[in-house]
Amino acid sequence: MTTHDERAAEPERVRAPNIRDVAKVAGVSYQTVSRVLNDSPSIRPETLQRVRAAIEELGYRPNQAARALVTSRSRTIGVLSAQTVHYGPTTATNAIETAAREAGYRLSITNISSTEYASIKSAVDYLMSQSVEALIVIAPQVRVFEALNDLQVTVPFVTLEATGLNTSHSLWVDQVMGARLATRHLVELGHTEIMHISGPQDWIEAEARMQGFLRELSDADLRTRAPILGDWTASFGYYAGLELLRYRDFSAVFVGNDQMALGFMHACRESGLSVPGDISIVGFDDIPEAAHFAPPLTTVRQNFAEIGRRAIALLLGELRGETEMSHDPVQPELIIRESTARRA
Amino acid sequence: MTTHDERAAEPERVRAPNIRDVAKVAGVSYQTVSRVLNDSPSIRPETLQRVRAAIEELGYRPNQAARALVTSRSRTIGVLSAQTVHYGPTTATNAIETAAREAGYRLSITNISSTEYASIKSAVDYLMSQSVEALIVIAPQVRVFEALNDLQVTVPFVTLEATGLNTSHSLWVDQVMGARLATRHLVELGHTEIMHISGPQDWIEAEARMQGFLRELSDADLRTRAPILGDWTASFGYYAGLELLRYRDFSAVFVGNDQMALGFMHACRESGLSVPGDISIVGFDDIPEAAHFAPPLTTVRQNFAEIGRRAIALLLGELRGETEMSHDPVQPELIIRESTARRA
DNA sequence: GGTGCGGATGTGACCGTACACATCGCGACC
DNA sequence: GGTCGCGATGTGTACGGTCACATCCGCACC
Repeated sequence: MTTHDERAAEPERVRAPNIRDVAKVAGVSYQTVSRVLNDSPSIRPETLQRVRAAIEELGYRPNQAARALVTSRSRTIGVLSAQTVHYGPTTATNAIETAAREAGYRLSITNISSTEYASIKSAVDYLMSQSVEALIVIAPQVRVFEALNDLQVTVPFVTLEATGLNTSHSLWVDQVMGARLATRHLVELGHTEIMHISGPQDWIEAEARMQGFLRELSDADLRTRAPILGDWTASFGYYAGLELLRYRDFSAVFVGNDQMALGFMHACRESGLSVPGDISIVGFDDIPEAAHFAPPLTTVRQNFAEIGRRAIALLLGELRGETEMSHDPVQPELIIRESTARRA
Repeated sequence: MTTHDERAAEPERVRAPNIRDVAKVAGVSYQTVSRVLNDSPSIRPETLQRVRAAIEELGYRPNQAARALVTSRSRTIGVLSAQTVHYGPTTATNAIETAAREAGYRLSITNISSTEYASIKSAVDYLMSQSVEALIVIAPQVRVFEALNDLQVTVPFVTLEATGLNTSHSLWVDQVMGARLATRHLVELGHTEIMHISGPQDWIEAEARMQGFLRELSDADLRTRAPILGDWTASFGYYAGLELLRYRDFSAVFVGNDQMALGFMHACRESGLSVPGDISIVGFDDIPEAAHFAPPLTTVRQNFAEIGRRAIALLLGELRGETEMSHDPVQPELIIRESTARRA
């Protein structure tokens, strides 16, 4: 009782207007306002007008929490990401954000701090406690996928990488094909001794690229050699390069991503070797800077933005109960620049 | 009435357990469960135990929407970002996410699609409709700040860049100082004709770096020349370089970021010029790749992660009603590598 | 002119939680 | 030994929407 009186007497706490306030101003019931908010078809144009005016006048915004509570629809999509500044994930995330927002969804992004099971579980728990309606997994480590299988995620989800574990939920660039394109390019240039510097062993994409590399070599009846496992950084490419070039029993390298390729080129320079004169190099990703490396890098382009958009489209379809959409892999593209040449 | 019976009769719709379900299982009142959830001090250890067990048994998760509704605290911090893949914003965002999550806050990130007023307004509207408790603005364009001033944001906010408009809300790396360090380095190497390739005119950081550049030159009594306005991309650096090097009436360049510096180096190579033999180059940001450019780039390092962490600390302090924290700018650091040399 | 129907609008209940307040039991104190 | 105080717990209510259902009205129909 007193509560109401106090509020009327001293309106110090400026409560945000609610649906009933709007209704009062518009001279209709709150239900009518609700109908306006939800684009109900059966509203008299004049009433619609009045309600809209009242909303405008009061600066009313529907309270998302209240709406989520009653509908049990959070209109939120969770994104499980690795804490990286890699070009691919970042680009994909941007595309996801835009596509989600346009569809009236918001994103709840969380980064995993490590690939420990506990860390992944806590990230998924966190997202589930936000009652996300769907999940997008960008963190591309194998262990994340294993954890996901264990955790029995109850909402629709997609991963932006393919694994054997869960192909039905995967949306992916055909990494194997990309790696084969890169390798084939080197083979066609006459190289027979080809090294591969891969990403970390537990990264799905690293594994797929390695597979593509090995298969292509095998198809060409060339000697395969154990790939070097790197960490995606330019520094690793550099130090690995310094080491490998001491022997130089190869004339070409397929490097798992563009950053490591950059580091490798750096090592070539320091070792007094010319690219592509002495060593041909192919990267992967086609980051915007790759065209300006010394020399400009031959690499495999992935359309990350497309993947991001598809992820949202897929999930929204599933949320609407539509039939499965196609999961065709996105095709990568070989971009030939100046870091590769015919074997001397 | 029937509602309850129906639910008991056919439990087809698996309603998530709520606080009363937990209470029933634990044999306490729902309020006691609520106390457990909120770490109330006055709970008998044995009761606590029972409630915890019940929560575990049912797999209960508190409903954030209901909590937000009743407390009118969304525990969400809005992030207004530009749609970029730049190293700095990405790194800062990651740090923000981690710091926010550790403090029990989640993030709502939205990208602006352009710097048009309408676009910014709609982004802010979007975030406000999520009832964010605070706002972090990463989008570093001047127009964003102007829009922010107009929009009268009612929640605490910080910007990760400094402007004349709103220094009280700014948290920033001292860009002017960074630019002065870079320029001074070139001056000390004996260069007298120094170019500057800047970022887009409407970017705050571009403007600040330009100011630092001009002031330092002026302090050294050197001729200042009109900076070139770029777009941060390696490609721009490349084409601008090709153009500028046709005249080559300068011996050093201070480039507004590392990507453009990379492109500029590319142009030097193509023009048959040696770096640093003919041209000295200083970049800005110290992206991880900069150490592996050809040659390794002298640049100015910014601690983006630190900025991100500080942003959250600042906002949380403000939300708790603490007194203003210090807004000391973060100091940048000059990293000298091999792209700069004494003037020939 | 009564009936049926459908469009437009209003009423009650409920979603799951936290806050304010009430209650209960028990030891300490004078 | 009665009262006070406090720790532990329970009860009512509000938050701001949406859904199911009820109501009202005007019109076409036989």
